[in-house]
Amino acid sequence: MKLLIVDDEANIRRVVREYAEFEGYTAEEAGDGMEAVAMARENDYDLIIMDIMMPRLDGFSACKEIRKTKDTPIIMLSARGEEYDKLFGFELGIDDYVVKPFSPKELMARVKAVSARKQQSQPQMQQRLRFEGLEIDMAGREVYVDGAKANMTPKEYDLLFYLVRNQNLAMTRDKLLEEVWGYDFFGDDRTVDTHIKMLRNSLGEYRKFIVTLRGMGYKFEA
Amino acid sequence: MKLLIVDDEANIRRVVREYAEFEGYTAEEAGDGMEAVAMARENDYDLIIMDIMMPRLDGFSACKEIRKTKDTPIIMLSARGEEYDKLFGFELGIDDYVVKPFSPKELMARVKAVSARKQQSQPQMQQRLRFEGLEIDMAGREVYVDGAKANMTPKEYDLLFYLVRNQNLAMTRDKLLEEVWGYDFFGDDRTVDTHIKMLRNSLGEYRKFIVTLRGMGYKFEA
DNA sequence: GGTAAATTTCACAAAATTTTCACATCTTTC
DNA sequence: GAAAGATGTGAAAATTTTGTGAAATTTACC
Repeated sequence: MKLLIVDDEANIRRVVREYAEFEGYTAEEAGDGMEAVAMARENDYDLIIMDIMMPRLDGFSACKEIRKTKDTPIIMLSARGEEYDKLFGFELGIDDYVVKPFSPKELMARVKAVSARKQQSQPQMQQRLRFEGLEIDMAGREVYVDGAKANMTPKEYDLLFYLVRNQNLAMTRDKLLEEVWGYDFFGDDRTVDTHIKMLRNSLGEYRKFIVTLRGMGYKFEA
Repeated sequence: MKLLIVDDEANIRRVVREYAEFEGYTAEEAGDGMEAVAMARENDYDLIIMDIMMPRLDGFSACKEIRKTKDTPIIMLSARGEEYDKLFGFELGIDDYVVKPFSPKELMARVKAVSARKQQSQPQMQQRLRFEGLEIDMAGREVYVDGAKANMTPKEYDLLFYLVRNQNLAMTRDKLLEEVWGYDFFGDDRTVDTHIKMLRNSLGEYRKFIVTLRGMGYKFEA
C-alpha cells in the first residue's frame, strides 16, 4: 500500500508519514497541489491524503485535476471551521475528510476504512457510502438497496444523509429538525417520525440501521 | 485546564510545569507511574504528560492502568531511539508522542492540539466511560455489559448516567427524583427503588457498582 | 391554473415504559 | 430474638412514547 501525503507543512507530512510507516504503509510526500497532481499522474498510489489549503494549487483543485486521470481514494485534511467544505468535497469525489488538528491514530483508521471500502466498490463509482447492501451515492443523491435504486424524496435523502454522517450518535427530534429541516422550521416534532417511517420503508430490510432511542430520538447504526 | 506531569526527573517536571503555567494551565506533578495512577484516579485532569522510563511503574503500564478508569488524553515523552516503545504506545491509546530532548514550546503546541482534538471529538467520536466491563457510550446513549448491548429504558439510562456523573456521592431518593425525574415529579419515593432494581438487572454482574446506602439512598462506586 | 408529488398534521393503534402497590427480605434497635 | 423500619422485588395498572395510515396542506412542475 503506497500513500501520497500532500501538505505544505513539512512537519505534518513527517508526522503522518511516520505513523503511516508504523502501520506498514509506504509513503511519499508532496509539498503542494501542483506537485501532488504531477506525482499522482506518474505513480499509482493506493490512497492520497491531502490538505486543502496549500500554495500554488489548493486541495480541491488538485483533487479535481487528479480525478481526471485517476480514481485514487482521497482523504482531505481541513482546518476547523471549514465545515461547508465537507459537503462540497463529497461532490468532488473525496472519500473522507479529517479535521485538523487530527490524531494520527484517527487518520490511520480512516485510511484503513477508505481503502477497505474502495476495494469492495467498483472503480468507476463516484463517492459512495456502503453499509451491507445499502449504498448511498452522495454525488448523485441516490440510494441503492441491494443494487436497486430506492425512490427517495429529498427529505428522506437529507434525513438519511444526516443520520449517516452522524452515525452512532443519538439525535433528538429537535436536533434533527434543526439540522435537516432548518432552524426556521416551527412545525410539529412528530413530523420527524413520519419521515423516519417513510425512510424505513424506502430502506427495506436495511431499516434495521435506523434505531429508535426511546425517549430520545433516533440514530443510524450499522 | 489541569495537567498532570509525570517524570522521575524533578528538573524536567519543573521546566514543563513552569512553561505550562506560563501558558495558563494548572499543573500537578507525579514522580513515577504509581503516583501518577493514584493521582489520575483521584482527580480529573484534562491531559497527562508522562515519561516512559520511570522507576516503580513505567509509563506504558501506568497508561494502561489509567485507561481502565479514565479517558484522559495522554502525551508520552520518550528518549530518542525508543522506537519499539512507540509502536506499543499507539496500541494503548496514547494520543501523541514527543521525543526528548524537546522544546517546551513544541510540547505545549502538542498539548493544545491534543486537547483541541479531544474536545472536538467529543460530539463526533464516541465518548465512552468504562468501569471494568461496563461501558457507557454517551454519544450513542447505549450501555454495554461485557461488550453486549444492554437494553436500557430511558429512565434506567438517565439514572445510571446521573449516578455515574456523581460517582461516590451519596444520593438521597429525593435528590434523585429532583435531578433525574425533574422538579415537577410528585410521585412516590419508592419509585426510585424500582428503577434501581431494573437498572441493577440490566447491569448484570456490574450491579455491584450500585451501592445501597441504608437510610440514605444510593451511590455509584467503581 | 392545474396536476402530481411531497410534506405536514392528526388521530388512533401498538408498543414500551413508568408508576404503584403488596408482600418478601434484610437491618437495626431494644 | 422480636419488633420496627428500610430496602428488594414481582406483577398489574397507568401513562407515555412511537408506529402508522390517511387526510390536509404546501410545493414543484407543466
